[in-house]
Amino acid sequence: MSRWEPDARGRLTQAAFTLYAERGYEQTTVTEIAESAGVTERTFFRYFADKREVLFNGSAELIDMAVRAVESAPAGSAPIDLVGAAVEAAAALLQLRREHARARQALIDANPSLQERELFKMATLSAAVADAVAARGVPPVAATLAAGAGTSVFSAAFARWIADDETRDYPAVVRDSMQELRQLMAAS
Amino acid sequence: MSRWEPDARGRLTQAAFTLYAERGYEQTTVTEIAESAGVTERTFFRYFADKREVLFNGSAELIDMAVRAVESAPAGSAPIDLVGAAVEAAAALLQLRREHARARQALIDANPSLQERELFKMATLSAAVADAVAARGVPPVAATLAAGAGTSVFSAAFARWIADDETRDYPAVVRDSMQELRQLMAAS
DNA sequence: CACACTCATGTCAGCGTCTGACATCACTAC
DNA sequence: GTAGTGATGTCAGACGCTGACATGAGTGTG
Repeated sequence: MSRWEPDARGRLTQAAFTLYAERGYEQTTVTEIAESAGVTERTFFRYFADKREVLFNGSAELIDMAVRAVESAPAGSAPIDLVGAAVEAAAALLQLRREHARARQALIDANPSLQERELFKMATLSAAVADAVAARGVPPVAATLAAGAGTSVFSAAFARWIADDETRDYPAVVRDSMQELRQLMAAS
Repeated sequence: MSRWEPDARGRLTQAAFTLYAERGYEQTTVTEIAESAGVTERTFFRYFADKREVLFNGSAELIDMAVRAVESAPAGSAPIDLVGAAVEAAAALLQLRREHARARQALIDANPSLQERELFKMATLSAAVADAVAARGVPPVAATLAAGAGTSVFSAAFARWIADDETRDYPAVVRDSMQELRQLMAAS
């Protein structure tokens, strides 16, 4: 805490999004982002572990949301409902900034190395949800299976929600998709 | 097709596995791998897109296995059973070389960037299975949801199978895990 | 047999990511 | 004021990865 200009981290994030959108992720160098934010390349790497990470700032909050939803779910909830609450809460958070989410996703979809990072974040989310579910007394294996299925639904629903021309309710899409998967797994 | 020594690609793969195991993935440079295989660094990059890819040679065959299983499943199979057949076939393939799979997984577990690549391969598998399932008449959304859940189970089951001291039947672990998820999703 | 062709590989130069070590400079606390 | 703390700059360098071009063995064709 001290007294420079408006915070460097925010300026770097802003600069990165703008430049990535303008010329594409690969065509933008870290040095350019740093210059555009008025700092040096070295400073960029003090705020972000790597060039990709700047696009994944929100993931910690997303996980927090999901975990808290599990913790505050009604006593006696079934494991799958704990997971459902988690991913719906995460969906509600993303929904607050749909256009931002859409633009960001377009960048990710255009670059495999960004997709890898995104998948890693989703795996982290899944593991966090599994832990939270297990903390509520569900056996670890069951918690892992349920969390895996839930985050998988979360991702598929995200793609549908983002691709849709009209804005639908993302948590509702998640809920519907979860229900559809339930029916699929019950059949046969 | 021509006539050098035993193929360079194989020697590179072998050298990479050995060196990664000896000193760890990050502590090994591509140049060292190349030297150890009797070629230059440039040649390494002619066979593998990057330093990580050398650890993911088998993924194409794995996907082939899964897709073929979907294609050859009995007519009228439920979507979830198509997916089940796919991941059990993939499991059967990995089972042929359990110790290799275990050693390889130890490397991956020790390095986040390798985990990212693995997640990407799993996503590729999931998408391929979804396509194959959709090609059998299942609506795309349902195919995606089922494939996502199935590959998620496949991964969780893999971790259990690898962690276990005694060797169990991997396809059976997959089948059991799938069944357990079904029950979890039916509850409540 | 000479020639052209292909294809794996080597050589070389260079860009960009990321890191460690150390200096600087403002602001804070005592 | 003097020492400490924390954000930043500067510098040097390792390493991953790529494009361009050269080489040299093997293959075919006239």
